[in-house]
Amino acid sequence: MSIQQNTEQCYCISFRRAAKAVTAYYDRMLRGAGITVNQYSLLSNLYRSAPCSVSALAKTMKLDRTTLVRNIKPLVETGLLRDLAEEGGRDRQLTVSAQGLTSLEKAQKLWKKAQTGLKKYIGKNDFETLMAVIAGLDHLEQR
Amino acid sequence: MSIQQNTEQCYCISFRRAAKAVTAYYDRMLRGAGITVNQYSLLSNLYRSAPCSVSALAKTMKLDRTTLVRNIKPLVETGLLRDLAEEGGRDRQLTVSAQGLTSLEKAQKLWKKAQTGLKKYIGKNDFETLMAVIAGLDHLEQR
DNA sequence: GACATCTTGGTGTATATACACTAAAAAAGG
DNA sequence: CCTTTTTTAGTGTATATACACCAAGATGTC
Repeated sequence: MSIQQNTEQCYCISFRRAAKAVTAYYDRMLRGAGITVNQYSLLSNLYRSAPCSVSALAKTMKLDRTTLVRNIKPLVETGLLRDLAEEGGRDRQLTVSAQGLTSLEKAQKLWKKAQTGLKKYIGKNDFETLMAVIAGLDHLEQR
Repeated sequence: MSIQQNTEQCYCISFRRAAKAVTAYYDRMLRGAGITVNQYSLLSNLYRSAPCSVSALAKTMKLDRTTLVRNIKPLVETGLLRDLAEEGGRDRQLTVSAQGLTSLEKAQKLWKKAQTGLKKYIGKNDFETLMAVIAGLDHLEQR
């Protein structure tokens, strides 16, 4: 029976809301390319290391392997990704398709505008502080 | 055919990763209370405004109403929440149950440690900058 | 070469999130 | 009082995320 009512904001929820807001902003900026920022991230990461297995891409993107399995599925279905692996083999050899490349090109242009826009919105000084701090949060788990 | 390889990091993905890391940190800190930080947020928000409809709570928490419908479900099933509304009525009257209150108490103690810990980890100066900036991102959508 | 272990991919389940849509109750307008 | 509009709740579907677990191919050890 000792719940305090007047507590400060939950910083974790603030972070989640911020990520949500930034994601919505990027998704809106990328709308013309027909892909979301998450899909853009997947495509551009894959482009850099294709042909590539799911596991390898997961390491690159710091995501769980099974998360990627699900995220890749719609991209294969819509033809933006392809798997070059032979039948019967185990490792997949994922690559960006020609169609995927077209989307990626469009998206990259819009993405750059989003990057610049966000930086400008936040302001150069704060932005640098911000990015340095959130990069450091990767190691929060080890504490 | 003009994809640039050496682009900077995607700030949006950085935000998402940060939110993920902070969430994992809070969830770990709250483990002793048996609820996640998301559930803690729901419970404490509800506690402040109970009895309360789903729609009202959604406004408070700045979440989609249908998101809350799903998030509430397991909490009702495990008995942390209850619905005081009469049969046949439309508005729900959600409240934290006695069991929920126990969890909430435990969680609040641990949550405070998490809040302090995060602030300390980031450092007071940067922390204040950070929080001011991410609070301002709410209005990014309108740009 | 046979067996044990590691790697890789995938599914089941769970949480978190939101849009489109439906159902039904409540409020407003006449 | 009846009709229209608004409010409220919920489901279907979709993306994003990850843990537990399974299946099967690859590798290593003896």
